[in-house]
Amino acid sequence: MSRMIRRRSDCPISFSLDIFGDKWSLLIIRDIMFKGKYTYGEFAASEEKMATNILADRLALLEAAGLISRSRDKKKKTRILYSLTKKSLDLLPVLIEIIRWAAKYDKHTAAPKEFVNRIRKDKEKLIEELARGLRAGQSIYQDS
Amino acid sequence: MSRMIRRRSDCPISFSLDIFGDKWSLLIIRDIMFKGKYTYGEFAASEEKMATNILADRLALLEAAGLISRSRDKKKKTRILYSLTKKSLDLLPVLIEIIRWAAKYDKHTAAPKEFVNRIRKDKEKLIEELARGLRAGQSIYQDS
DNA sequence: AACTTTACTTGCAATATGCAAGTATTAATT
DNA sequence: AATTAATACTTGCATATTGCAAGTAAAGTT
Repeated sequence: MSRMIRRRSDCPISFSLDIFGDKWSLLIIRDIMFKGKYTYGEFAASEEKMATNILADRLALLEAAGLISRSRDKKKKTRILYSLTKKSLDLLPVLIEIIRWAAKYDKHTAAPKEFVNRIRKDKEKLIEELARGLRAGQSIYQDS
Repeated sequence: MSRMIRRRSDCPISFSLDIFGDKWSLLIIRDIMFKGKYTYGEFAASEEKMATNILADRLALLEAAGLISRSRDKKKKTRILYSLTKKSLDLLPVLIEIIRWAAKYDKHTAAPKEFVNRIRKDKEKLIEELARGLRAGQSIYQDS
């Protein structure tokens, strides 16, 4: 079973870290948001290679925190589909700023130059546009 | 001794989590950036109460990652001063977006309303202004 | 009926965390 | 000069989390 979240303080940074302050949770959000992945198998196959027990644990925690929702595929009933919620869609600006930061400081970054340039040049419009797409159920396909 | 960082992939999100993907590192950055703290003792006294061995470990990791720098106090030579680097100052937009997100979703958030409103209304200007202050060695004093 | 696909669960060793107490260095006090 | 205080860590040990490899369960396919 998955551990409980312990609320450490009312600080907004602390609150956020209580939820996604680990090495894996945001990668799941990334996979759905930027890579169009939505199944357990696809998450498990990501290049960071998370162990399946950890994956199951994080999916349960993220669901409990209201960041993802589970649904069963209508056609293939053995398949579970994970999707983002409003709460996690609202993390888009956080992820965009993280991408910008990493692109600046990681010389081997896989963040596409064109995308990073768009962040720098008109972030507001970019986020608005991406958010619209995400709400419509698309995801932001990226090489990274 | 502090563990090594293992690079899991070239993804910018993964790169960032490799550095600060845990429950404590960003709280140290927060303490310096938003609360004007700069000593080991002050970090240890934060309300989230991090264990001192973990604190020492994280300070070493953050220093190794280039996010903080250590210096000895000229006057009290027993005192070590931790400060932010350009690399961690550039995390300001990330932290600002995290604060905005948490303020939206945590009903008991301690994030000051006025501050969150400023984020919403003119984030760019706010960040610019805060960044200028931070570069000048001030910190952003907040109740949270 | 056997095989495959998909989503997990389990057992166990290795690692990290949390807690309480201890050490080391310099500064201040008596 | 000796004692106490302040500050930054370190250490030992119990508990919790992670990582790895293998196993189970339910539905779908052949």
